[in-house]
Amino acid sequence: MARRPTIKDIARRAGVSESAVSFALNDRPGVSKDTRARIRRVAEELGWQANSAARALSGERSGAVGLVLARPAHTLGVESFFLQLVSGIQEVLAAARTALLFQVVEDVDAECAVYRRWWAERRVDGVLVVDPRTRDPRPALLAELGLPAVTIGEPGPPAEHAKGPGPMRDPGSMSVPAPSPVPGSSPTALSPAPSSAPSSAPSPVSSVRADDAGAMAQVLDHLHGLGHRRIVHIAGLPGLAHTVRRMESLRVEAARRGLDPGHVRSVVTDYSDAEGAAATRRVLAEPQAPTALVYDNDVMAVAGSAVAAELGIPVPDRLSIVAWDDSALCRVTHPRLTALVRDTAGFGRLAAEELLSVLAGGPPGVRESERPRLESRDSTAPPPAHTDS
Amino acid sequence: MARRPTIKDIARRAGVSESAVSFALNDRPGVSKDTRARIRRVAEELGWQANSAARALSGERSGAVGLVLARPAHTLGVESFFLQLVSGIQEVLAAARTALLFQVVEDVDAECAVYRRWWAERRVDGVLVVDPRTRDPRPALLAELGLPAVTIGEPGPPAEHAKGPGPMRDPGSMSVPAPSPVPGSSPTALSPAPSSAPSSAPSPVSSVRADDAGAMAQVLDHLHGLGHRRIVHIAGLPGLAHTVRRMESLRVEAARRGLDPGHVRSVVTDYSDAEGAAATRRVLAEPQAPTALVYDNDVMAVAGSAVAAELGIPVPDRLSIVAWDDSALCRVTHPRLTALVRDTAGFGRLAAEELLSVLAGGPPGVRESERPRLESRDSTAPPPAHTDS
DNA sequence: CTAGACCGCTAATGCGGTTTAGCGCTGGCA
DNA sequence: TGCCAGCGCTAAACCGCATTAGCGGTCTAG
Repeated sequence: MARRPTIKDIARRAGVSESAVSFALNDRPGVSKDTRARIRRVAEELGWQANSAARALSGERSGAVGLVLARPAHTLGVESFFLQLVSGIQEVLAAARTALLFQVVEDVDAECAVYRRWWAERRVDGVLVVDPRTRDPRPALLAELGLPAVTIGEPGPPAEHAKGPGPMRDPGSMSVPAPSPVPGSSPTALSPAPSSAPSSAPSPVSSVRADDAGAMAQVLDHLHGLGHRRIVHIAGLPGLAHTVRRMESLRVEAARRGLDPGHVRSVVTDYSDAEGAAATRRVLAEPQAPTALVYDNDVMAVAGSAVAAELGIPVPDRLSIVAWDDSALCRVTHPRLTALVRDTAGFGRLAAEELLSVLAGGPPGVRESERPRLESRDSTAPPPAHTDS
Repeated sequence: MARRPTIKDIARRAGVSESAVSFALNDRPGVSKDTRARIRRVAEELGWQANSAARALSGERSGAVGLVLARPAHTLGVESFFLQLVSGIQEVLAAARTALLFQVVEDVDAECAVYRRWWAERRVDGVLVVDPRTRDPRPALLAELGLPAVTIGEPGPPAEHAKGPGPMRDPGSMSVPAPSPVPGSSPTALSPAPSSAPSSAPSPVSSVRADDAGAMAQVLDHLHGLGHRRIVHIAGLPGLAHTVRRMESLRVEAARRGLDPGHVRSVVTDYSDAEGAAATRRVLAEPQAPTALVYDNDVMAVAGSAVAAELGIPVPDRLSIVAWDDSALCRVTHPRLTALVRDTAGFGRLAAEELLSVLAGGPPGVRESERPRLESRDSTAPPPAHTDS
């Protein structure tokens, strides 16, 4: 069991002072070129790596960032989303020699407690915040603590999205959804009151946004183009910001196409296969059942597909199904599900880059992820002819 | 942005020295009862938490453990296994105020590099090692570094398992599979050469074991009891220790029941839905196709089920399917899949407890997880009558 | 020719804890 | 009465690194 070398060992072997070693290894001025080279070589020989605790103690940098996942245990199921996301995040962090602290907790309160603890213990330099919510207590807390953060998956631009370019920076904007009114959508019973944090001070929280509105428009283009006029969106948790945004977008897109708001609507679930199946059963039993279902995740889509099979409703002949988020799941079921494909790992990379940039002193900013792409497979087709619009 | 209080602040407010504060807050003797109480109260008021870097620097404890997941990006798919495992791990770690460093890398070499770095940087006090392999370089490395470790998912007792009790400790044994010969199984072309690390020195590596042999026996009990005589095991990665163990167990159990080794066998895959589907297609096209398939994970089982549907082979009437590891997946497909249910979170808890125990100075040990339970659903039934045994 | 800037380096200090040595005091015992 | 043990506490050293002040020497500008 080898003893770990310190700069003192290096200093001794190189015949210089410890400070010289520190300068040399941190690319600081104060040592000549060849002394630097010599010190470097010795450090290499000894296999020296900085003790992260010591560095954190003096340098005020822990070299780690945190990610908390607040999900009730039974909900963290089959989704591939998180591992993909984390995998993308790591790719960027590893290159910057930054560690990732990961924690799974039950709810947002516990999540906030973790942030407080990490902050007090100086464990992390910043955090990545997932699952932005309506009335989200986290940005305020993080701002109060002065803990740099990047929120991941903030809803993107409103429904009347510009058909503009993809990734861009917009350093001026805020992490909490700006109170820009969405045309044609008034606050409804479904969506909780908008966040009352219209502060305009430069927030330490930047974000990576997903173009949920654009994606929903795409889905509707597809289904409407096929002839569907009765569409139900089996949404996820109503407390999540992107759920609300998707529901809003559905309304806007339906209105734009003159569709009956009674026939194009959302129902909310908790993302679980159980609720996805139950919701499917419910809407399919209605007198004027929808001819197309849009599911907010892959698990529910598959569950819904199984319900249809069980009820003897052929997909896609009498029912079309779209899954929001692709995964192996969508490809292995029969029929293969039409799905909204996102580059989740890329999303993670973007978030990690933004966080590192903020940690390096850059201005907090907003990055847009690429627009998702609708991959048409075997679960969508024109609605049955005898169905009136 | 609040300043974080230090013990100096506490000392000042409580009118004592910093050392007294340290003693008081760490339950060390050297302070009177009421001084201790006073200090505690002040610390509480100030919301003090120890700076983890400072503590690590003097105490030689970082208060964090690591977990590396070595999976090529495309493989980390839909499995719920890891999030469940991590969730269980966290439950225990959080209670002990220990952080978890998590990293996803491409392969085992990168994993070893991460261990080396963590060790050199003193980032972690110990690590949890998943996916034990045949010829696994990791235990040796960790032993060399002196980094305490617990391997998760080491194969349990050999096929002639005692029907004994569940969890137990066996402090003497090793993390690498002991070279105990499995009766009736000779090294085959399929299984790589057994690990050549029969060292008997007390290793710093303890482990949590899964009773793969017992589980396989159960699966065979079920299928054989239903009348199946041609069974193919669609296994996972052949480099993983538990894959080898399952394949061995299958042979042993087949032999015990006098089944033809040509008709009861394993084929290996990479766990992906694609290879699972391909393997299914291949074995079902053979002249004497199997009447039952056992899949090493849920994703492949679902993929296989879809292939059967596509080929017009009704499940379970003409083909039975068993999934190793249950998840929402197995319950949402149609028909619902018979699956081997494991308490994955409990598995994680066990591992975390073992690691904490080792870190606290306890002897390295081996813990057995509960025997998995076979949950019989709609995908298994007697084989078609006209099939000869 | 000298004052000051700059170079290359060392000594010393601090980060926020833990830990050891040692101090003054009290109490029990010979 | 004197001595020592033990209690409750403080001072100081230390962990491994970063950083600042400062030193002797050379180079340049005035």
